[in-house]
Amino acid sequence: MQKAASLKDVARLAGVSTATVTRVLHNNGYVGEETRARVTSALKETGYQLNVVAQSLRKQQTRTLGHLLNTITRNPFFAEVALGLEEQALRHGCNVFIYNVQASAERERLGVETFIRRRTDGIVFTSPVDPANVELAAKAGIPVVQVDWLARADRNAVLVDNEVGAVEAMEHLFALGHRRIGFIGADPARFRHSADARPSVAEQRLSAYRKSLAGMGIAADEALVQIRPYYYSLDERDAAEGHAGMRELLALHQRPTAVFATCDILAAGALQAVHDAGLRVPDDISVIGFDDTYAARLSPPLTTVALPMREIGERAADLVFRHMPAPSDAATDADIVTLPSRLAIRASTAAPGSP
Amino acid sequence: MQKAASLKDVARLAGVSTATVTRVLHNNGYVGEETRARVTSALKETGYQLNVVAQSLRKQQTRTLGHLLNTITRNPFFAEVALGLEEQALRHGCNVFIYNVQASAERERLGVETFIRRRTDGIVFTSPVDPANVELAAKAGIPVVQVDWLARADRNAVLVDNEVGAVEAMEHLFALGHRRIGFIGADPARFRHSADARPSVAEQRLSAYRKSLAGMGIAADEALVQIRPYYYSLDERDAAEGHAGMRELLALHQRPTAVFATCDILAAGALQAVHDAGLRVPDDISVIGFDDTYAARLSPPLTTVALPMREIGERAADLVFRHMPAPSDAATDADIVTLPSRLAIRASTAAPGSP
DNA sequence: AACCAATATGTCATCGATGACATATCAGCA
DNA sequence: TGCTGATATGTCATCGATGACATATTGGTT
Repeated sequence: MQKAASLKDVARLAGVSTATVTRVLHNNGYVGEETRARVTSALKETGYQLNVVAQSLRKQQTRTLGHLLNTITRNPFFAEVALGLEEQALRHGCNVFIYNVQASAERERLGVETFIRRRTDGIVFTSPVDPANVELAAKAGIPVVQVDWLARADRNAVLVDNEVGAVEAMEHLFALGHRRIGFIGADPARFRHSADARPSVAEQRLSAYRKSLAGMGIAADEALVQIRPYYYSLDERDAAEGHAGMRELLALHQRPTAVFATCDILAAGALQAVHDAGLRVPDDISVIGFDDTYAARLSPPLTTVALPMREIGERAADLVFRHMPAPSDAATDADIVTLPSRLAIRASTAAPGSP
Repeated sequence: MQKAASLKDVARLAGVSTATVTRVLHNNGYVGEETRARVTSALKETGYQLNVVAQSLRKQQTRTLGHLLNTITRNPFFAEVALGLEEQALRHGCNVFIYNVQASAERERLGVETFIRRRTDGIVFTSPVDPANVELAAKAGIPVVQVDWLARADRNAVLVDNEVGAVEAMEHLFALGHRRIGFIGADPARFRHSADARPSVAEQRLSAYRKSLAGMGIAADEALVQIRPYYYSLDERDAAEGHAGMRELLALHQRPTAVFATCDILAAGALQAVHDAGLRVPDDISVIGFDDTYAARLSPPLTTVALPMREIGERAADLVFRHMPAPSDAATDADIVTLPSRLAIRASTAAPGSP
């Protein structure tokens, strides 16, 4: 179609200046009754749509957020985060650029540079790959928010307390009467960014498992701890790891009565292993997962530590906006929001040795 | 941080005009050896990053795509499409605005208007809600591509041949020896946009089921057809529908030896129902799904009609770019790409009555 | 010597919206 | 009458990058 009408076109048609059209558009300043009518009808006639690009240039504000998404890890989790972020941004009149980073620090850097060039009003890192990229964005004066993990405490972040969530899961099992509890989780070392970095999600969940046992005065039994190589590729590979982990646990001369898996996919694989062994969940063994991705909601609905994924995205957007007007590079006033998880008790857990 | 450096700043620092800096930046036109060096170092010193907003205004091209995403329906499917679209757009130097529409025609319209105002170079509708919104975008002269469904044949689209996929699934079951085959699917009427609209995905799959049976000379038995109310809410509700559908089928005095479910979530619920009935898949009954979302890859890996989700997104991007330079409103040269599905044979299907 | 092409660099209008500022009209009031 | 403030509208520089165009300066060619 022909190029869109500009303010000037509308002004010409209405026989006024562009300033008057702007005033009508934004409903500010003085405009005469009759003039307003003429402009309004000219707007309608031309099908005028504001050119946001020009507006952004002039206002030095794009009403745009950049979302760097580490797609490889924890896909469905992050899709929900992205949705929450987008919805909340929309409520603030902003649109979101999405950029999938595929676990590559290099791609992440390219993404940051892209967003700097596009002058996004903020950048959200969902599961940042390399903290240096976060600094890069911050140095450009763009408000930055991290989701799911952060390296430095002086940066904005929306987190979940994995320790509390894991402890609650364990306490649920304790309350049911379980004392011999297995663990299936990812290798924490694989996701360690640097020696001095804060503990990874995998580390947090594992250490909460250990602390919970200790808190109950239960002796640690490393045979019950299945650390598996893969993590959140989310296809059959991961399920297979959960499966293999459970197989090992079931093969112990004294097998656990319950298993805590650190993500739903691992748990799903574990369920299958139980089934394959001719045993039943939760009658013979209880299984608890983490995240509450909808993988948890199929087949036998999984008891799991549910994370408020949508809300995480929303809070991330809020943080960006709170830091937008005066982008603080001042290392002091970082906002760190920690959202609670919620134990979703479903059909995969029960008291040990029940019918 | 201080505002970013502009071309003018760089030019001043290097002691040249802005035109020269542009030439160095884009490596075109003549620039002296020594001047180039001075400009290059000035660029480095200022940490200059091109202002894409200004560039877009000047070039009348934003290198931006808008992606309208019908999140409610078929979530994981569309997340993959979005990823493919984003990746391909990136290869063309474009970034993607994402806009979740939540099955609301009104929100979809707002999305289109947003993209028009942002002057995106193209718009992709993944599962359009209201064809009128597609027309709205097209009328604004923006290249439009539809994914997964289209109302008018004179528009660009990337589709999957659901009929062929469903027929292949049925033929797989026939080849295994099944003759009594149940169907669990969504209610086609729920997704009918208008009386004269092209058949919905649900309709296509159901009619392929019927045609396949007829082609084999098998009499239709409506007791075997379970039309369920929900579709792709993708949580336990949908799984529950698959579960209920399978329960009905198992309760028949002569139960089917195989069941074709029109999406993996329904199939997952169906699997659970088989399990709950004390039967085994595939020994007692075969189950086949559709889509190959990773729901299909858990528990007992599901035989399913796999859709090339990532590639669908990539082809959608390609279509946008093919139609970008001369946005054709001419109703004639629409590109409709139909991608093949692939039958992924896994553990949920076998010959009837096998051990 | 005159001229041409290649090389090198600067000037400036333009994309479209915005808002500070200037200008103009009019009613009400001292 | 002259002044003030409210109302109404126009002018224009600006945001930053771009590229058409103009202007120099070369080193060769006839």
